[in-house]
Amino acid sequence: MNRHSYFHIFLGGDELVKKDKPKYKQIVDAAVIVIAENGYHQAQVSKIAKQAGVADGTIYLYFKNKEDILISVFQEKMGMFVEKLEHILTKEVSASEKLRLMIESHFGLLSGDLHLAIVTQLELRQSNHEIRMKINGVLREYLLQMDKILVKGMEDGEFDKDMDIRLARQMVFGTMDETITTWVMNDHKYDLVDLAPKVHRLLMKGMRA
Amino acid sequence: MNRHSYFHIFLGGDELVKKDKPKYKQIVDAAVIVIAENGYHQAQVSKIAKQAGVADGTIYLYFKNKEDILISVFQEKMGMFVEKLEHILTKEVSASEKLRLMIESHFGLLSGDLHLAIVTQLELRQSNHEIRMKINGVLREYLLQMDKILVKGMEDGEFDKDMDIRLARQMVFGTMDETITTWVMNDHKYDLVDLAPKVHRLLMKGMRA
Amino acid sequence: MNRHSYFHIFLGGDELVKKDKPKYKQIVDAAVIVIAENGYHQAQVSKIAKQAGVADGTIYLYFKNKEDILISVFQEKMGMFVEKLEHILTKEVSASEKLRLMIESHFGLLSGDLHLAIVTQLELRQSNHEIRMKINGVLREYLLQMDKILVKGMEDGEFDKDMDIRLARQMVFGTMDETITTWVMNDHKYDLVDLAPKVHRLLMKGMRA
Amino acid sequence: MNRHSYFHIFLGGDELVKKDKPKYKQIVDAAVIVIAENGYHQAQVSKIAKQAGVADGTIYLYFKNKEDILISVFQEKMGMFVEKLEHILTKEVSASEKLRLMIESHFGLLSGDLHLAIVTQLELRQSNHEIRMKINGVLREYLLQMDKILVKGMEDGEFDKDMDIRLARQMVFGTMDETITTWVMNDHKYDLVDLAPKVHRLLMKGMRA
DNA sequence: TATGAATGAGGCTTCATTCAT
DNA sequence: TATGAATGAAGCCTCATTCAT
Repeated sequence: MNRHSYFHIFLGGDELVKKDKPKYKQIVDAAVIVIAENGYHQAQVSKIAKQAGVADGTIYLYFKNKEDILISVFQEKMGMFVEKLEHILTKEVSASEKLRLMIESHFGLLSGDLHLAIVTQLELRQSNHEIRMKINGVLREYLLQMDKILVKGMEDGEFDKDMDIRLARQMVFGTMDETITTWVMNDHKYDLVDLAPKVHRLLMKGMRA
Repeated sequence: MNRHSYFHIFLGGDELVKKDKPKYKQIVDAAVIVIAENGYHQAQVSKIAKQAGVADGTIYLYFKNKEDILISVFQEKMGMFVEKLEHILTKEVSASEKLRLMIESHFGLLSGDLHLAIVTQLELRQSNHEIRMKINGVLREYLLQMDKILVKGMEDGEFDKDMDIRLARQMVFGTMDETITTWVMNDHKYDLVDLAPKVHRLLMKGMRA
Repeated sequence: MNRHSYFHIFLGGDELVKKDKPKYKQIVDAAVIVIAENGYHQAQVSKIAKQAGVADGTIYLYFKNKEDILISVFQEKMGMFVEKLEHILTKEVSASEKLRLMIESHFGLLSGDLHLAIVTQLELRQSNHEIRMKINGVLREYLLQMDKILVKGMEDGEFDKDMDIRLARQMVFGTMDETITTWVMNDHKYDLVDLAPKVHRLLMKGMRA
Repeated sequence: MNRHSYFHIFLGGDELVKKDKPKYKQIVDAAVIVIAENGYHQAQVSKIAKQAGVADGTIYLYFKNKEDILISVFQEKMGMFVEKLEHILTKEVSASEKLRLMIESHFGLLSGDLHLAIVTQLELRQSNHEIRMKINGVLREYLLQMDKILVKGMEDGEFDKDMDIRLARQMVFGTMDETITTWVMNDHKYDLVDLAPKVHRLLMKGMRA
């Protein structure tokens, strides 16, 4: 069971066909680069088209409008995170170890794609209310998976049984998010993945039984 | 020592004169209301002028441009937080207690001004790269004060001496920020200040010696 | 003598061959339906192609461009009117009776094809100058036949000998056109053919000797 | 009682103020010229602005959007016709004479403004459904006045008492319209006003008792 | 013949800023 | 100081047409 099976429920066949065509990915990848290099508000459709090596009009064969491109960027890329997380969840290890793997994996993915890191941590947050709400919908999926780790940890007695799970989630996500954003804003001067064990230790200390 | 002394370093006498005139505050307050009620991208200068009860052109007698209004909003309002924090720092209490007071005070200020909460947590984050960088400059002042609490706590043996102070700060700020944002996005359905002790306990657990 | 002989003068053999192929008529008929149902400005080539059951590109095997489709619609359909009129002209009846038959036949054809009525009375008039000029060229053929009735009526002493023939033609055509357009704009609420005798009587009164 | 009093009923003071400013008329007049000289579909807002001697954005201080310009053109100009007609209606003359005056006046106004004639007879008819419906609303006012002449003529025994008033109106308007359009399409080669008596005679013959 | 994916030119509208009064 | 009418740059999207298959 991976995210593809998840999305099968919601998307018609049509969309899936389009998403599987090479130009769809080409355009999504181009959007990430253009947004990262020019900033959200300077990421014109024409720039994305040029970066993708297609005509402006071609964009609209694959996306309903500009907003649709941006949401798709988040969906496609966030999908990677969810997939990783789902994979981690299947492993036969402790909740603490899962948490560590999640942080490491999350940091690792963004370390490996600096453009993507800029886009998700800084640029996409400049989008308007409507787009952000749709992005939040995608994010929720990730947070739901994250909750599973926390619940398991509490059930197994690794984490504090009286912990408010929403608060804990906010601490975990907020700390990770803040850590990554600080790293991005400092121009990736230091190694983000190196911070993972420390972040893990700090968070575990806050949550352990 | 108050925040005015801090800004004396950066601002020329001209601005100070302007900032003391009633219309300056009128416009800043109008901006908060307009942004909160219309969203960042629908907060046109003309709307702010109308809300402030002045002509469009008058805005430009007090602010260099629109960007200047937005940064001033953050500066003026963030100033309140820094002042509170400076006040807390002078108290003769433990670092843990200072942390508790900071969280409570921070949550309290935003609970008391829902418009401001919307603006700082959601809307102002939609601003472009340049504005956000300037906002971060203002924010840094707050984080520097926050660091003093952490350092004191480590020196006094209340907090873990081997803690990475930057990481700890990211955890504290990230958790608070995520908690507030979640509260705002849930339409202030529950009482934010009530969460302060829990957040404090969680963070303390993560940081204590 | 039928309209084909008329068009022989203007059209090369190529077009004739194409016009006899089933897809040519398929596309023209599809255009009428699409224009009537979507309006002139929403009648994209792709919609016409879909309605006709052919690929977009196939359209261009039968028509030079979109303009050519629209003119062909008018040509093909207006041809029906000219044919009917030519048939009426051969009858051995008075000019007044011919006029009556013409009105009745004209009203009858449009009553029987509401799509066509919408297209000729409302939608095709939204076309640009150039197309309308070409449409007028086709219309002229109809008006020339109409003139024959008027001339005959004047020669036979049925119509006023001193009548300005151009004015009379404008009255006849203008009245018919206005009557049909009003009927179309009133959503065919009443029976158009029922109005034919009244229109005939009114026009005859204006023209008789 | 003139049309201003009529519109007072429908328009708020705001609109009236705008309509009285010189730039409003400047833009409406520019629109007539640009549409007449370039055709409806080539009448870009930027062209109208340039012709009016204002910036593109200025247009939008006086008009909601492009559609609003076009409807205003018709409203403002058609207003002249309605005013003339209302004036004619107050005269103490026979219905036949009123009809003559109406035709002469209508032809005269368009003869005196060739641009306007092109716009109303040819170009504005290319507008889309929605705009045409709004234009028809304005036109209705004119036709209502015209009906008054017909009713009076029937009451006074000048016109056929059994005449279908709607058909009669369609004949009168259709004939006038067709006559003017033919004149415009023939590049005003002949004098339109000279045709008025003939048109009047023809229509009277069709309608008289 | 037939297809349909790809092309790319073109225009309405918004809104931050200016400047004459 | 204060006004607010005027400015004009800038970008998303549509759709007729082409052309490789």
